Amino acid sequence: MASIHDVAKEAGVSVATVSKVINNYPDVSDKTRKKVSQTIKKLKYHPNVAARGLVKGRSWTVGVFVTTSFTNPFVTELLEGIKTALQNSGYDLLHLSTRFDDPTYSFVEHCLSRNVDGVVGFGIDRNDPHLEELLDSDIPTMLVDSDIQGRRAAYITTENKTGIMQAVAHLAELGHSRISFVSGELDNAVGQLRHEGYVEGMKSHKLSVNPAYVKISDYSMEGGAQAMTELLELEERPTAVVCTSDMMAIGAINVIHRSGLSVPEDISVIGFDNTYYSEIFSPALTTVNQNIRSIGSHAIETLIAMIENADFTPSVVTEPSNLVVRCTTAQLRDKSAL
Amino acid sequence: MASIHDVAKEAGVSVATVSKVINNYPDVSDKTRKKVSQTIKKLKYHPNVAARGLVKGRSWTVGVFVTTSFTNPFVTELLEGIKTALQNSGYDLLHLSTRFDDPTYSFVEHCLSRNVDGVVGFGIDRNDPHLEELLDSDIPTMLVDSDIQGRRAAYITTENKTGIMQAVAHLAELGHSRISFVSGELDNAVGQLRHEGYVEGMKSHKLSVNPAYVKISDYSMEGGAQAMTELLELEERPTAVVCTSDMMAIGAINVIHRSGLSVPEDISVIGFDNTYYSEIFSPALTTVNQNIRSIGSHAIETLIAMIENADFTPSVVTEPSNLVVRCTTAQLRDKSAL
DNA sequence: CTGAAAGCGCTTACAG
DNA sequence: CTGAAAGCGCTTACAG
Repeated sequence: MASIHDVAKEAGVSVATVSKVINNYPDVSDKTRKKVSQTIKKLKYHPNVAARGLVKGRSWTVGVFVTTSFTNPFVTELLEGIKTALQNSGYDLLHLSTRFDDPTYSFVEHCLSRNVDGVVGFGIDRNDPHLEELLDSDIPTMLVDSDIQGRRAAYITTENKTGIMQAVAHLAELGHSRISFVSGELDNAVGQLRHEGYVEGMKSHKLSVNPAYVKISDYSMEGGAQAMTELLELEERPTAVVCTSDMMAIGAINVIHRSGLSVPEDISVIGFDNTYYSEIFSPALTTVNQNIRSIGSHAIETLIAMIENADFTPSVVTEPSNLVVRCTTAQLRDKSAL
Repeated sequence: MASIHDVAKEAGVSVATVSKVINNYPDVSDKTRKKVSQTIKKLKYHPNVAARGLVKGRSWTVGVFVTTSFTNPFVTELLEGIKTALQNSGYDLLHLSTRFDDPTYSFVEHCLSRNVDGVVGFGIDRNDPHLEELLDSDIPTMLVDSDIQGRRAAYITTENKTGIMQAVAHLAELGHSRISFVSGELDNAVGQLRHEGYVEGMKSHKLSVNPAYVKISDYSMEGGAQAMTELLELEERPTAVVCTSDMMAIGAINVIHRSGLSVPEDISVIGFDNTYYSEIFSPALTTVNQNIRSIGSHAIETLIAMIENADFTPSVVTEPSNLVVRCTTAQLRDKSAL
């Protein structure tokens, strides 16, 4: 690779001048600028980003730490949004590899030694010590779905509460009263808000919350299957289930089908996320849509704004959610049929 | 961030000595080594990778260029394999963002200015000018599914031909003779080999290839749906379809169902890839399994070997494939029923 | 408008 | 065993 020196020599100017034309400084004569530009083209010169970063203290890089599987559809959609926003931004996405062989491994130190300009995080437990360290580090950070803010950190999330309320309302309008809530952990903002949405939704339709109908599991298919298995063992099983992820809903539906019951005839099921799977799955899922790609894009846009303006303190952004009715919910059947 | 100078001053040694202990050089006395190590811990010092890279001419970074959507299940599984192999390797994955606003954008120049140590590529058209440039650049490159080699480039793929042959054999054994082949483009190695597998598979079962049964489309659900629509319009429609991706198979099945026919009763369908979708989809897909994650991991391992040994010329690796029989294939029905 | 020089945080011969 | 110095490829005051 040609270096700035090669260009300078070839063009008969100093490296300082070359640097100025690269960076579009105004104090260069048109003639020199033209000469240098031509030489750059001729030599196929491209600035070494690491060298530039070394002096500027930057890397034009955004760090991300994918702790879950890439096959997780939420992650996948989020990355797609991130990718889109990164396009033309001048930043590249650095996917930081964990080092499990090192017990002292620190995500933040990794970011620091890589000199990333910002970090986008998701799926991080709010008690994760890495998170606290990150917040302390003053590296600009955008969190997805974690209700945590810092001097240089903000977050973005979905209207979780109203999303679930819409789901409950839909079921109530279909005549259901024995509505179950199958959720991921409740010890974080997302879990809490969705649970609140469930409780309030039930209340506003004068429906009572049966504690046996609230099942906490994890967001996977297996989690949904496990919860559903337990629900089916109940004396009086629910006629409708609100799940907090599409994968959980799919897991639940599989269990229902395997038990000889059908969806939505016997039990209505609602998912959450509106990932690609929810449409492909058959029956197509009724689900709460969240604009995951927008969340990803917005997170990056905000992060870049934070990076480029040290005084910028972003406010929390909440993307709207809405219910998408497809084929897994139906009118409650005649009670005698139960 | 503390720099090497801070550590040197604090420990009362020269930066050269600090560098030596960081890099585990032997010519440092135990005493100094201990002293320096302690200071490093105390100051939470971590070497700046960009600075080190500048002098070493490396970046400990592998570049990747995701041109398709992250939601593509093949890509997703591949990245998961890549991620796994990168763990503990000391390399991070740099996801290069394209710059569509710049018509002169060059992937290779992007790699060069980022100084990536190697590139893993997939889904690249063999005629893509970027690819040629990449091969010329001498940046170590591992391609997935592109049968292209270079001084510093190799590829890894699946046993495509035998995979399809197994699929055809399975259908033939079920009594099918009107077997269709729905594929992505044939102008690349993968497409060609799969097509060969189809033709040979048919021949070895004494079945004739009906040109009207060969449909070329793209690997998406829409592609499969489009091809299937055309097949259903045929006077004598096929009784079985081999698709070259799971998504195509899903698209095809949806069309079959919508037309009032059923899978596998009326038409058997086989997919390719054995992605997560194929299990979740209902009916669960009979499909040709390829070890996508292994391919991803293997690609990285080979790439790192190439990076760290300039003389290493890897041979082509072909991962085995095998048919996974699930619910979308069945015995041919009585001919009179057609 | 142009360029010499210092410096970003490292590594590496080389001298001692 | 230790360290001074040059250099990796850039940018940025600063002087002219």
